[in-house]
Amino acid sequence: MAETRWLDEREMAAWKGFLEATSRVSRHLEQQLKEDAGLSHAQYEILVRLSAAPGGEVRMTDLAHGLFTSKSGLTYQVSQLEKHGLVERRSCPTDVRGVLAVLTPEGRDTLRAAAPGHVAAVRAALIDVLERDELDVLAHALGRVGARLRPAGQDSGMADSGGISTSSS
Amino acid sequence: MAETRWLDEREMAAWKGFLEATSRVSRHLEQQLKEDAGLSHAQYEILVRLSAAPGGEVRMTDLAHGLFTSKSGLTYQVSQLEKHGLVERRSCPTDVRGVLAVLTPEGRDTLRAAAPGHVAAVRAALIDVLERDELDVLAHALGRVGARLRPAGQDSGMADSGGISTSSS
DNA sequence: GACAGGTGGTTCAGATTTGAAGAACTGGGA
DNA sequence: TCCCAGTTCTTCAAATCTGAACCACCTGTC
Repeated sequence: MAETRWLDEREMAAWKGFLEATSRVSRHLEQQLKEDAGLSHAQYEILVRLSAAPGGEVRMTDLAHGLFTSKSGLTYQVSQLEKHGLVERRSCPTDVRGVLAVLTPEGRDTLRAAAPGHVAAVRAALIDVLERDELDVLAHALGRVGARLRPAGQDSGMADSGGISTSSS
Repeated sequence: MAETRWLDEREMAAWKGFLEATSRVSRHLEQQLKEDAGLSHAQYEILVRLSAAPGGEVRMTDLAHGLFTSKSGLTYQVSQLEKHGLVERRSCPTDVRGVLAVLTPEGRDTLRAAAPGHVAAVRAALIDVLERDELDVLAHALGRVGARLRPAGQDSGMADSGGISTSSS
């Protein structure tokens, strides 16, 4: 094994900054969503993906890609959403095994209600804290970082999940 | 309530990049540590903090600051470490309520053994993917982001946790 | 058509996390 | 001294997450 290349001061600063920002932002948004909308971040993301899809329906598998939980985790979260009436399960017409998650009207309403507060929180926690050029560097650099760790042959899943949380509705 | 300021394209790219990089890196490192050293990232961080402290001992409370888990989470993780003989609990001499977590020799060995692989993984996943200037921008920008969400009157807890994982031993 | 191998989702047990509640104690003022 | 508010840490139940095991099903091949 080669000699270990330890982190120098600047590298360490970047790593620690990343670690701290990461956990604080995630915890902060998790709480904001829970308080304001009764949703976990994972659930919010599911709703966003569904709302962006034509018909408001997406195969479980497609949902799992790009959504950063395990398959069983997704099953669990969708069940929770179903229990609250925000999503329905429907069997896939082209593949009997398949299951479609379908956004209900209540789900769409919930998302519509939650989105403004969430976007505001994202701005306050991250976006509006950054300068314009920092924002771009961050987007490029972290984009590369994320892409490299992406399972082979998998689309970003982030490419166009725009929907309610992105552009003006 | 003011009109919602939705995210424009560049802002959205930054946010999504952040989200994806965040979860992929964290998941990746979690697995690397688990496989190579049988530690969770949280446990690794605890060991690092202890190894950097004089005497290898730190109050639970001090450990909790800067470590991004709840108090009960810390109790749980320290119990796990104790069960594996990497850490001992000792009561604090200056405050009967207090508990000191103390690094055992086995704990120090475990950390020493785990550190090179972990640093290599951090490099491969994040640090070596970034250009020099991106690294600095990221450190400054995310440093600011993390600091803003820091509970009032709390030191970074990241300031000097150097120890084994930082500089050349 | 029948088979082998891969896919899609769920279920399960076990690990982890969280906030709330509790038990024990400190510290400073009346 | 006594009391009260605040601190420290643990315990508890409930929620969540994970990987492995599992069943049902699709698909390409012979």
